[in-house]
Amino acid sequence: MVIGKGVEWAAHACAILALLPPESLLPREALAEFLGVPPPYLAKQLQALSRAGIVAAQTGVAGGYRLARQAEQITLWDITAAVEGTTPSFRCTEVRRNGPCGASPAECPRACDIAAAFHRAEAGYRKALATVSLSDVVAGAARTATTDRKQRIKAWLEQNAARRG
Amino acid sequence: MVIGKGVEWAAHACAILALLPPESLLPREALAEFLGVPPPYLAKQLQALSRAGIVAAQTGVAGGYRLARQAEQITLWDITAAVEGTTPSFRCTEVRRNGPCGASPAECPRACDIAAAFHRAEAGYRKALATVSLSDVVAGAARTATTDRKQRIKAWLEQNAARRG
DNA sequence: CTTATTATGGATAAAATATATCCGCAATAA
DNA sequence: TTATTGCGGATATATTTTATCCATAATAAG
Repeated sequence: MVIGKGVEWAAHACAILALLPPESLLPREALAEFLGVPPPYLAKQLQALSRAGIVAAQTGVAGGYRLARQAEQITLWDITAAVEGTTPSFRCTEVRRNGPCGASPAECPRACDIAAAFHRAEAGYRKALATVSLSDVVAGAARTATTDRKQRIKAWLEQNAARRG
Repeated sequence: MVIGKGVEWAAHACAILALLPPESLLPREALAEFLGVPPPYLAKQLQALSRAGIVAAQTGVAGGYRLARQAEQITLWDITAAVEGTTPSFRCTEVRRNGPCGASPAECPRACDIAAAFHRAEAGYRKALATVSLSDVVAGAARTATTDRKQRIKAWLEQNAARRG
């Protein structure tokens, strides 16, 4: 069971956007440089976040990305769902129906107990991610980072962010 | 995020082995036929289950597989871990360390809050699976299945199981 | 002891998915 | 009007999953 790297990148990208002063935008090139990830691939995740209404994009000269709503209102599950989709990780192929003793469709009104258990477990997983907001992440990072690093990040953001017209 | 089909197959295979009378063995060919899945690939999962000590294998003429311990003592997490491994689904690539404001190793003594949140969520996922035993699954299936189907399965097992020498 | 049967482990092939890149188009500010 | 920036689609590459095969070891039965 593997989560795509895009989720990690998207989460970190959102965490950076959360540091941005309001009314400011950060272009994807700058974002990719900051994160040290391949720009065109990050673009994919940003588009997904944009479609999901998590970030807002502005085209044009001084364009870029910003959070579409407050950091408190964005959870890690929102980001994961936007980038990875919401298809269940456990794919039930209805093994019950196969083979010499296969059950008829009528005998399978609901998911078997195996599939049900995996689905319950995944529901919990999603719920756990949904309890962590972007503001939690940012607060945690602020607590951990050295003053020096925070300063450097702030300076870099001021250098690379564009003001929204 | 996707779980391999092997987990589903392995779980159903174990559920069948749990129905087997004690001192009986079921060869993999029969198991694959019963489940309606490709025999050589199922063999892979059975080997993994065998290495993990979940099923016991016996080579030779009247050989085959049986559960290595009681169904109460085998959980869906045991099976998943045996087949898929225990590598965390969230792969932290330490994005913090990248780019113009990258943190030094010394500034990253522990996992960032994003990685930590995903790891917590996954720990819950595993725990949820660990609360479901094979005997729960078998009991659930027994409750759902028609008497006719249960009869057919019993007959088929008697037909295809070998007695252990 | 010989033979038939069955699991093991490694090598390999095919298919699917994740990762990465590119380009033409639309939108927008200056 | 022009330069910049995101959007969406098409495409290439790498990795993983899925599937198969074979030589070997183990074992029961004749």
